[in-house]
Amino acid sequence: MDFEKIAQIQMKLAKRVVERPLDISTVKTVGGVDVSYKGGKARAAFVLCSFPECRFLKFRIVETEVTFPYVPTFFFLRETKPAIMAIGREKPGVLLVEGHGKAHPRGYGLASHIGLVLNIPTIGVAKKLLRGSPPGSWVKVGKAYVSVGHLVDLASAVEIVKALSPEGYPQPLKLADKLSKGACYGQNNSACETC
DNA sequence: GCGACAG
DNA sequence: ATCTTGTCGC
Repeated sequence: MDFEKIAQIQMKLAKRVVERPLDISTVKTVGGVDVSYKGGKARAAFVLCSFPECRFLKFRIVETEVTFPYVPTFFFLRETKPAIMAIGREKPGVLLVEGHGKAHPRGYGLASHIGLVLNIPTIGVAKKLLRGSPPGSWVKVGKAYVSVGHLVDLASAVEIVKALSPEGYPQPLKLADKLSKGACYGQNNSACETC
């Protein structure tokens, strides 16, 4: 795999990322996507919730063959496909992605890529900072490092994540994480009642 | 070669 | 992320 080449592509695509305010009052739904691994299989979970109430609306789980190893700063190569398959044709007002957006050495992480590919507002949310992230490209909200994915600006992203993090981490991602790891999601599962 | 950084 | 018990630290 030619990482040099891919790095150049990331830098090129980063220029296409649109950073602008997102009018929160127009956001009616928020999505969250996360991926877990088990025995060579990637299991992606997408959840859709109302905004700002954060009521659980629906979810989708998909399993795919792992096609790429985890390589820091090239994370999007590994999770883009399973994540997009789980999202399906859903068009949330804004999508939270488990991984960085502009808080990336080349300003182009998984969150930015998914936003660009689907042409929807995305926000990068991660638990750890990536070495080499541009100063000022992120803001810590609770335990999460928030950055611009696509079609939002940092202030809007922070406002949205704050509204969804009563426990230090955005609820939609907590739920997507549980579901991707195989949590029971039967009809009376409390985890699905609300985000 | 070592270091080590989203998940 | 995932493998996994108890243990050190704030």
